[in-house]
Amino acid sequence: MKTKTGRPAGRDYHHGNLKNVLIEAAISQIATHGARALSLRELSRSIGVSHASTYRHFPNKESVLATIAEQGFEKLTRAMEAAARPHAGDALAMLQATGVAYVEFGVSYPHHLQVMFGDLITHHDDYPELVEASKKAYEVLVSVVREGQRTGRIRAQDERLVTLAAWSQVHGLAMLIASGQIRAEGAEPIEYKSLAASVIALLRDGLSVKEIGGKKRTPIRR
Amino acid sequence: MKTKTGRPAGRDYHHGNLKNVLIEAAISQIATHGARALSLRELSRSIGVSHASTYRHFPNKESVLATIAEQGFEKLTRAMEAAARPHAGDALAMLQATGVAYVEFGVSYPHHLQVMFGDLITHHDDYPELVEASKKAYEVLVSVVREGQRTGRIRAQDERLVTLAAWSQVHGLAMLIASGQIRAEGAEPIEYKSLAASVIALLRDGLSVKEIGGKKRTPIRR
DNA sequence: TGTACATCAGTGAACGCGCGTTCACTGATGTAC
DNA sequence: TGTACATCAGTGAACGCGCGTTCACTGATGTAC
Repeated sequence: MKTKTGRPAGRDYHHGNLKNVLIEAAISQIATHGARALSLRELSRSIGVSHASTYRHFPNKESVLATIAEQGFEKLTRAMEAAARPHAGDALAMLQATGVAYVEFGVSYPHHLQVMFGDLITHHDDYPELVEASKKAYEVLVSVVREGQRTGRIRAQDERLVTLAAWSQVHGLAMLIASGQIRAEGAEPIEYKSLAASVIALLRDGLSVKEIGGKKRTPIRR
Repeated sequence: MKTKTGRPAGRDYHHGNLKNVLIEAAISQIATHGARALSLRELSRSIGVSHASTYRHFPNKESVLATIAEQGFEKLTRAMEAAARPHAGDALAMLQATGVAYVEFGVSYPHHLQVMFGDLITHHDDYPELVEASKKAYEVLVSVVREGQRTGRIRAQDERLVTLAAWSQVHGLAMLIASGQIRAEGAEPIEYKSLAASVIALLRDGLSVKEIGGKKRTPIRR
C-alpha cells in the first residue's frame, strides 16, 4: 500500500508533517474537550501514532501549548486585519470592526482563548515566537488607534492608554462570553456580533451623558 | 495537652472548623501556586490532616473549588460596595470607584479570579450558592448603572447593555493584568489603581472626539 | 539504474509519579438518664 | 455528677488511573557513488 512517491494511507507524515498533524489534532481536541483536558498520550492516540513520537518535534507539553497559542494569536491578527480592511480611512469604523472580530474570535474559539491567555503556559519567555505573535495582535489595535488620533477622530490621549481601554473592553467581553457568564434570558440565542457592536459603540461614545454649556443633551439613542 | 473545653494545640477542628481551615488553606495555596496546582492531598498535608478527611466536608474536589469561587465573589461584592459607598449620590463616581475596586481585586488575587472565571468548575449548576454569589457581584454594577440612569448621568440605553459594557471593561483589564499581558516598559512598577481609573474614565467619556454643531471640540486632556 | 550507507522519524516498553476517591476503622465529642 | 451510649469527624491503607518523559530500538527515507 505504498510506493516510492506514495504514502501509506492516512499517514502522510514521516519527515516533516507529523508536527502539523499533531498541532491540528491538538487544536481540535482543545476545541472539543477544553485545554485542561489535553494530554499528549490521548493526542497521539487520536492520530494513531506512538505517544513517544511527540518528543521528536516538541521538547515537552508546554511547547505544544505554546505553538497552539502562537497560532491562535496569528489567527486573531488575521481576523482583525481582515475586519478592519474594508473600513480603511475611517478609524472609528475600523476600531469597531476590529473589536467585533476580536469578540467573534473568542466566541468561536473559547478554549483557544484559554490557551492564549490562561495560565497553562508558565514560561512565556521560553517562546519568543509566541510573544512576537501576541505583540502583533496588539499592534493591530495600536495602529488603528494611532490612525484615529492622527485623523482627529480619537481622543489624543496617551496612545497606549487608549489602546488598552479598547483592548480591555473587547477582551473582557470575549472572556465573559467564553466563560459562560453571559446567558440569554429568553429562548433565542444571543447575537454576539450585534451585542459586541453595541458594547463597543458604548466605549466609543462614552457611558456618561454629556453636559454642554451647562445644560444636558438629550440622551442619545441608537 | 487538652481539656474538656480546650483543644489540642494547632487542631482547632473536630466538629465544625476543619471545613473553614481547609478552605482557608486552599485559598492561600492557590494564591501562591495557582489554581491548577491545587491538590486535595497536598492541601491536607499542608494543614497536617489525613487526605481522606476532606471527604467529610466536600463530596469532591470541584465542590472545594466552587466554595473558593463563591467566597471570591462575596469578597469582590464587598470590595465594590465599600468602594461605592463614599460616593453615594454621584453615580458616575460610584461607577468609577466600583470599577477600580474590581480591577484591584483582580490584581490582588489573580488566581482567585482564575477560579471564579476559569474553566476549573464545569458544573456551575451544581452550586447554586456560587451562582447566587456571582449574581450579587453583578448586581452591584447593575444598581450603580440604574442609579446613574435614574439621575440622568448615564446614557438611557438598555440597562443590561450599559452594565455589560462596564463589566467587560473592568473584567478585561483585570484579566489582562492578571494574565501578565500588561507589563511595565520602564523600571518602575505599574500603578494599577491609576491605570484602572484612567481606562474607566475613557469608557465614561468615550474614545471618540465629539463633533458638536459640525465642528470639533478640542481633545480633552485629563 | 542500482547498491551501500547514513540519518533520523516513529516505536514499544518501562519508570516513577501524584492524584482523586473509597473503605472499614477508631477515637473524640455530645447527650440521655 | 457520673455513666452508658450514639454519633460522626478524622484515619491509614489501598485501588486504579493516566499522565509526562526517557530510552534503546528499527525501519523508512534520502543521498553519494
